[in-house]
Amino acid sequence: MKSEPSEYSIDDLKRDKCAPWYGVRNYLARNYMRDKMQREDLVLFYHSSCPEPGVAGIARVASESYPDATQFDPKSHYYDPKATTDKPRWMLVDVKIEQSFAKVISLPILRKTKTLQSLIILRHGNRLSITPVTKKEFEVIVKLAS
DNA sequence: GCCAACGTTGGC
DNA sequence: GCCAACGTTGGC
Repeated sequence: MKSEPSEYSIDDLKRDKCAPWYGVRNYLARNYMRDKMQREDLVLFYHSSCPEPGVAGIARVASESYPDATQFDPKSHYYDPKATTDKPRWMLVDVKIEQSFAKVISLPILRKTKTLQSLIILRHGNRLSITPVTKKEFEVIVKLAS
């Protein structure tokens, strides 16, 4: 799951322990949260649009999916006038902190690692903020962090 | 700030 | 349903 650290970083999650992953406004990314992610699933927390993009740590899915409250809030940057409480458009899950890496596994490191070439996030032009990772990819990244 | 690569919107 | 225009993302 990608986040801009200036918006919400792994240190913020460390402080909050658990937080709703609000603000996703892309249908594919939403569908992953709504249909694929399950409580206790492990998540790689990726810092994007920052001096050192890369995997910053591990989180864990901490809830079933439920409507993103910011879609109903006219004052929110993420307000969606077409969403109603009867027919919410945007769903999210809560995530809780698992582990903050001592050092960010940077994008160049990810690119250099042969066993990670299959990572969706490395594909040219990929902009999706939530993408699935295989067990193998996950383990390789965790190993890089140790 | 630039730009490639998408996703979304809206006219037809 | 097509497609051009526009907006957004995110690395550099």
